[in-house]
Amino acid sequence: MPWRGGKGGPGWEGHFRGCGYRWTVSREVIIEVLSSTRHHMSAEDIYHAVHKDYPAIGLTTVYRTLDLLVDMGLVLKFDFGDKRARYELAEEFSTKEHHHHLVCNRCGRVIDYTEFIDDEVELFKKTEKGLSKKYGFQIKSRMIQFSGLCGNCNREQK
Amino acid sequence: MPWRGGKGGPGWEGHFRGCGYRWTVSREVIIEVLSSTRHHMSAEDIYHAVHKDYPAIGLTTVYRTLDLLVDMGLVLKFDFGDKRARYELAEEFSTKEHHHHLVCNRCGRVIDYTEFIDDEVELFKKTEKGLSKKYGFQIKSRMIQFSGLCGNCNREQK
DNA sequence: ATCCTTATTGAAAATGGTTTTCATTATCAT
DNA sequence: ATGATAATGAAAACCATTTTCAATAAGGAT
Repeated sequence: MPWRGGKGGPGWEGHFRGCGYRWTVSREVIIEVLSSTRHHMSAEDIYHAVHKDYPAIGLTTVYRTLDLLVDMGLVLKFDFGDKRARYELAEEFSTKEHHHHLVCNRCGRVIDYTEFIDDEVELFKKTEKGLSKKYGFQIKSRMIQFSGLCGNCNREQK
Repeated sequence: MPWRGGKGGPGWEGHFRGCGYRWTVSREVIIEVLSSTRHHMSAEDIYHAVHKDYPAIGLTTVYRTLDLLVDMGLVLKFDFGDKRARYELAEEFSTKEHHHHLVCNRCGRVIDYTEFIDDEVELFKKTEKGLSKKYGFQIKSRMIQFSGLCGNCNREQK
């Protein structure tokens, strides 16, 4: 079943209402920004993007909306080691390819990789089933992250 | 080759010297604390543990030492969603079993799981080789993290 | 449509883990 | 021992994120 991001349908709005939250312009706009980028964004990135067309929407609202989205499992929150969190639509709600992150600890570069994903998806499925059974956990999100030195930084490091 | 944590040998001290750093009492003590716990600790946890026997060692030094250890790949830094980072010896330098983390977004509980590790180790090895070849990355650490709701929080959530 | 309850919001202030600064001390090659 | 300089502690600064609080907007009931 394809994901319907549009208004009115069982999409984003339905998720909010289903959890007892109201559907507001701010929320719609913030989701619109997240939907239309191919990059992980910080709260401030999102705030700036939103601000162009909706200057009345404040940074606080961006943070609050992101918190809700993360809680509902619609958005993933990442920590790449600089001090600001990055956000991405969860795979099920995104048009972006399934991927994980490769982070350079020196320069901060982040590569989205999509290789070797098939085996990984299968492993996740199996692990997830086992873990939720054993620990009674309801798993909402999963992440793999490699870090080290990217090509450039590796070379400079005499 | 087993890891020699002891003084003098090619262990911790050797790592520091090899990177051009000095070997100090603070560093030795902080590593001692990390080595003797089975839990991921925050900088402040470590500070308190260290403080009992070495009240002269300050929190700043703990942070600085942890940064070095993370940079050298000897320690892993985790973000479990509360706002403080947690630290653990990297697997190669720890007596603790290979494991990953299962984080409850509601109550913050973290479960270390060791199931399904064999397939995962193999997948990591393969992925890592492919990625470092394709992107020129030197990978220093790898993490998998699941999050969602633990058994208790799941139940309370009517 | 109009009320009314209450969730949502923006601006400003507060928070608090982590970093910086800087003067002092410890390490270690010579 | 000596000197160069890396490491350290205390206090101050930093800054992403949260909290506060009064004003506004959503949406069910009327």
